[in-house]
Amino acid sequence: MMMYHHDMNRDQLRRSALDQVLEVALLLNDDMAHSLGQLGLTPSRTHLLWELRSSGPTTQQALARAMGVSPRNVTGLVDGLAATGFVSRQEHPTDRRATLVTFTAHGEATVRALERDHQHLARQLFSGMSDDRFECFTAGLQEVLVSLHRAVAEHEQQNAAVSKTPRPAT
Amino acid sequence: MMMYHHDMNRDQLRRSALDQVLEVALLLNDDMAHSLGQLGLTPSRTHLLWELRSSGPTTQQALARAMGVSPRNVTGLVDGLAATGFVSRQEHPTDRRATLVTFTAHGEATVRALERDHQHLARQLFSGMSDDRFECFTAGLQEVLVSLHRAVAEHEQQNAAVSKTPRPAT
DNA sequence: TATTGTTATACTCTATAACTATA
DNA sequence: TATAGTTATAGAGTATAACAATA
Repeated sequence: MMMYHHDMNRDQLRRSALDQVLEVALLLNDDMAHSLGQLGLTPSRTHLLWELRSSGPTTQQALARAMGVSPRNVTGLVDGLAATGFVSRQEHPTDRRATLVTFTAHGEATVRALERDHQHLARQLFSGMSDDRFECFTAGLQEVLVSLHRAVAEHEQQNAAVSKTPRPAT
Repeated sequence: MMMYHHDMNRDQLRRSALDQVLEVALLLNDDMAHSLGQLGLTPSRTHLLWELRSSGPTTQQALARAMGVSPRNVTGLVDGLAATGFVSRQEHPTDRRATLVTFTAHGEATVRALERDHQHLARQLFSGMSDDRFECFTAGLQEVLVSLHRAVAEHEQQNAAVSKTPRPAT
């Protein structure tokens, strides 16, 4: 993989852009975790609530698939959310093995609060930006998203191919 | 807080921009966690290695402060990193209470691999972008970073003020 | 036989509080 | 008396495997 001299500066700029993206991700995570804490929620439990908001009452299996997480993990998350009054387990009308996870009134009110927080944060981040800048920023973001999806797909290919490579010092 | 009609569309655009940022953060997290796993590392342990790379051999107290994490937590992270051969505990030359966390040869080689991975990811994300787009994207990113820092600061103020507000349904 | 959810077990990350050894 | 690090304890998130009830 050849590299020309004038690419050195570009690489530096790219690394520092990646660092900025990572800093945004970190700050956003911390800030959201903090806001959620004030609602009595954690990021993972909120993820489940957010899925439930899209899907309506659902089985735990479906939640596990949608969240990309093990069924065992969903059991724990629902346990916590039920204990703190955000959701409840209902009988499935036709399958007696399954449970339907459903919002309580408090859960629904909380989801509306999450939506308000989301809107508020979006304004905090972007309302100071000029229209031109905002447009170009989101266009760049879209490109990054596409590249990222491609990078993830490549990694998954490598995984399948190199799954018997010796792991270092476990 | 009044809102004019034409602001509705802007708010939608802002929410969806925030969603894009959050998706980037999520994908980046997953992708990096996966790459780190192949090196025998976790994100938290890597954070410690990255601090150590900047600081050189350091006490656990200093690491705890730099990472914004409890000293107890650093004990566990160093335990794990030492057990897997990335760092070792050395006697502090003048303070017999303290230990100096230092890289092993394997740890140093791993940090160099991390640097290569970082560069590779930066290229994957940004090398397909036009110069104009890249410049404007990073400028927008910088603005977002400033807004985020301000938002976090505001939250921390509120915390100090409203620390005795009743928490909902713990 | 296959699926749904739980129990059993284990590991990582995180925190606070109590304790030991040293300053 | 204060600091550095550990042990004790606890809770969240994650996983796999075994198991019970049901399809």
